[in-house]
Amino acid sequence: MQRSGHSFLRSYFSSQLQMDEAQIGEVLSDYRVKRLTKDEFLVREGEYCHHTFFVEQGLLRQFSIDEKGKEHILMFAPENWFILDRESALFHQPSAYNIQALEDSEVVMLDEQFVEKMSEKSPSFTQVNIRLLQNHILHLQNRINMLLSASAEARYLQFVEMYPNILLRVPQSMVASYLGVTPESLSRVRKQLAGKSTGA
Amino acid sequence: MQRSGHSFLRSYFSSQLQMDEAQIGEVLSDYRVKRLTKDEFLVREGEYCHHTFFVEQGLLRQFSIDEKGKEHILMFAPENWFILDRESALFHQPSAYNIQALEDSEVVMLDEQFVEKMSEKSPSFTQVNIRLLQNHILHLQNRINMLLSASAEARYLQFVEMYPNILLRVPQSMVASYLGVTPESLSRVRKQLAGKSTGA
DNA sequence: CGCCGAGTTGAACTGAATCAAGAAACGTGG
DNA sequence: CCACGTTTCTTGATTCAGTTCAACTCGGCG
Repeated sequence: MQRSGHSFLRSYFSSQLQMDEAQIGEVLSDYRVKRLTKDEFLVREGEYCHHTFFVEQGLLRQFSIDEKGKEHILMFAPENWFILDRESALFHQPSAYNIQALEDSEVVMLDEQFVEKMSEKSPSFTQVNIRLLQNHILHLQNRINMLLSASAEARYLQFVEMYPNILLRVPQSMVASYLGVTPESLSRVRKQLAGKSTGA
Repeated sequence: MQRSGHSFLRSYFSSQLQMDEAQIGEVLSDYRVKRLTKDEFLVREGEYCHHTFFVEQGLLRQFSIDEKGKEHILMFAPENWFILDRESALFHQPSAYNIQALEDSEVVMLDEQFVEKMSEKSPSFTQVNIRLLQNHILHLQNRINMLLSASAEARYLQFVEMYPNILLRVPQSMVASYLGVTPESLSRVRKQLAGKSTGA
C-alpha cells in the first residue's frame, strides 16, 4: 500500500469528467493503492468488504464456488475496470463471491464516501456513474442471453471477439469457467474451430 | 392512453422519496398511461424506443429470438417494475429484444427527460435511482451464477422461491424459457419434484 | 533431467434437447 | 351447460452436446 500512484484512475476521471488535476488529486489523495501478488485474494466468500476497487494494473477475477467445489467466473477485471462485491459493499451483506488477482496487480481502494466526495467536486460525476451502471447492466443482460441461447462454440467465439486481450492473459480453463463449460469441452471446441479455419 | 391514473407510480415514489403528492403530480402530469391488451408488443427487435415503462397493472416480458426462432426470456415485469430496452432508450441503438404484454396491462410511458425532472424536484431521487440500478445488477449477477452452476431442477426451485406469484401468472413454457430449458424438460423436472415431496 | 501444472485426447456416460403423440385445460359459442 | 377447437402440458423414444474420468503430451523450470 502506498500513497503515490493511481495514475490510471486519474486519467480515467479526467477524460470522463470536467475536473482538473487538482480537483481529482484532492479526492484521490485520501486513497491508497494496494499491491497484490498473483493468486492473492481481495475478498473471500462470506466476508464483508466495503471497498470498491479500481484496477490500475493487472487482472482480477470474481468467482463463486458451487456445492461440488467448482469455480464459476462472473467477471474478469483488467486495467481501468472497477470491481467490487456488491452484496457486501452496497448492501452490507456477507459476500457471495470471491475476488482474486490473476496477475500481480495494483488496485485503488475506494470507500463508501468516494461517490459522495466525487459528486461534490464534479457535477457530472453522477451521470458518468449512472452511465457506467447502465453499461454494466447491458453487458450482463447480453451475457444472460448468450447463456440462454448459445452453444459452447458460439459463446467462445463471442468471447474471443469481445475480450481478445483477456484471452491471452488467463489460462484456458478460466475462459471455460467464464463460459460455463468444462476445460475439456473448451479444448475440443477450439480443436474443431482450428480445423474449420484451416479449412481444406 | 389516458391522463389520469398512474396511481402505483405515485405511491411508489412517495414511499421511496421525500416528495409530497403535489410535487409528484407536477412531474407525472406530463405522462400518459398506455393500455395494452394481452400479447401486444411494446417494443420489437430492431426498433427504436426511447421510453422507459413503469408497470401499473399487468405483466410484461422482455425476450430475444435466436437464429432457430426460439424465444429466450430475459425478464418478467409485473406491477411496480420498470421495464425498458436499454440499447434503445439509453444508447440510441436499435433494440436487440422484444417487450410484450403477457396480460392486459397498463404502463406509464416515461421519456428521457423524466430522470432530470425528478432529480430537480427531489434531491434523493438520484440515490434511489442508483440503488435501483445496483439492485438490478445484483439480480442479474445472481442469475448468471445460476446459469453457470445450477441444474434445471435447482434453477426451477430458485424461481419458485423467488417469484411465486409470477409462476402462477405465466404459462409454464415461459418459465422454462426464462430458466433456459425446454418446456418438456421443465415438465419432467416438476414431475420428479412432485414425486419427491409426496415421498411415500 | 525429471517433475509439475496446463492442456489434450479418448471412451463411457448423462442431463437435457428433440421429435412425435397424446392428454388436460381453457375459452367460446351454440 | 355441454361440445368444440385451440393451446398448454405431459409422456415416451431417441439423439446429442457437453460432462466425467482417466490417461497421456507438452512446455517450462528447479
